[in-house]
Amino acid sequence: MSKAAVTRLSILQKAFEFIYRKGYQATSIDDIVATTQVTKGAFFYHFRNKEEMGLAMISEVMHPGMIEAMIKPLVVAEDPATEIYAMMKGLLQSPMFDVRYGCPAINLIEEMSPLNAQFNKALYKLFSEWTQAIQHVVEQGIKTGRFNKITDSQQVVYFIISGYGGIRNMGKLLGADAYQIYLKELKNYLNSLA
Amino acid sequence: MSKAAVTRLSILQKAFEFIYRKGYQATSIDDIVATTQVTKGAFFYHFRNKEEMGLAMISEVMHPGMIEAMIKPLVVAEDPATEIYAMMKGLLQSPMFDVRYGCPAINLIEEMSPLNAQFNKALYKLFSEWTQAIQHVVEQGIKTGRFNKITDSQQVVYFIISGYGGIRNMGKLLGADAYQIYLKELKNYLNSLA
DNA sequence: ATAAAAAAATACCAATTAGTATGTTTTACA
DNA sequence: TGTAAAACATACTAATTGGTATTTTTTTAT
Repeated sequence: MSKAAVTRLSILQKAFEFIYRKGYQATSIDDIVATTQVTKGAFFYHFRNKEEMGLAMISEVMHPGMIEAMIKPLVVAEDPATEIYAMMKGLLQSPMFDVRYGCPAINLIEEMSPLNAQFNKALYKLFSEWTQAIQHVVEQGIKTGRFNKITDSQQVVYFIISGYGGIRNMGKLLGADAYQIYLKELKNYLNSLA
Repeated sequence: MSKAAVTRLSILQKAFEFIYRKGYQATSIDDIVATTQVTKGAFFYHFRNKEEMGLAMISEVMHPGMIEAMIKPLVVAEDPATEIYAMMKGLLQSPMFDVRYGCPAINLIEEMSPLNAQFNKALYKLFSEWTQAIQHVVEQGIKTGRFNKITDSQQVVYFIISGYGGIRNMGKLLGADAYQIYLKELKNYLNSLA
């Protein structure tokens, strides 16, 4: 990787850290510059403006991270309920995220998707990939007869994902115990689909 | 109501509108002042600083609104599943909120609870009231035998609330149809508890 | 080794931001 | 009716903000 590419990636990674904790709007270019070995000139050499940097952060940092933490763990296995539960448990217990700050993707959807069409589009793309991955597992479960009570896979998928987004927020107020309590009921719910 | 109280309330109501749409951090005092008949001097007469105004907005505007929309509709009735479902449906279909901007309380928990201990505390208080109101209904359902499959009411309450918070976020990307799909599965879930 | 392009560094700009100091107007009370 | 306090209005401040213009350094290619 060239030195310029290293510079660009370090900007994006530091931007990710700030945006994850304090939000995109409250993260300044000076914040990023002050905590890297980068200058403003270099920043604006790589990115036309702050918005372009934000979109690059979504596609170049958040997206690969999501693939790794939220999609790859979903393989079509014998028992889809166990599959989905394990993915959620792994996500919620991952040391990559801090209970106080929740989930970076969920945070950014909340903050920016109403305010910026490009952000909305980029986050929709991310979100759809995760939705489709879960839907694939759910539909395999229906096919194999393991989920014999499901009549509409999309409802189940939305229900599962909405629970995840919400419990991340609740964790900010209630702490990680809320995750454990949620996971117990998620398990009950998934088992009720069989 | 005195003229000064009217001034104070108009600041808080306009602040609520801005914070609901663009977030607390991105809402400036000048935003509020420019869209009311208030001056900066008046603003700082009523509030020591921006933070104090934000906390007042939570307790004096958000809190009564939440009582009205999220707690009052929950009365202990014959069928708690129908009760909770009707409250959620009413909330999600309320014209008070815009699908693009989600739920003001959920938004503010996401944005500010990690960043400011006073906000965290105020939002925790709001959140606890709603949690307790739902828990009351769920526990009545257990007592009357309507919810005979529930072994832990807190799990169910957290599961329901997390779903709400998450679907509000999903609505920002997917639109109001996502709410309908979610509500269908919520009904299935509530019925599975009986 | 050299020259050109890429990649950065520096200095600066105008607008915005939360907040302050001081003055004026309105309200309340005797 | 007059006075004092409350409630506002105005002007200003220092710091921050996204971004620009220009210069310098580094890298790459010949």
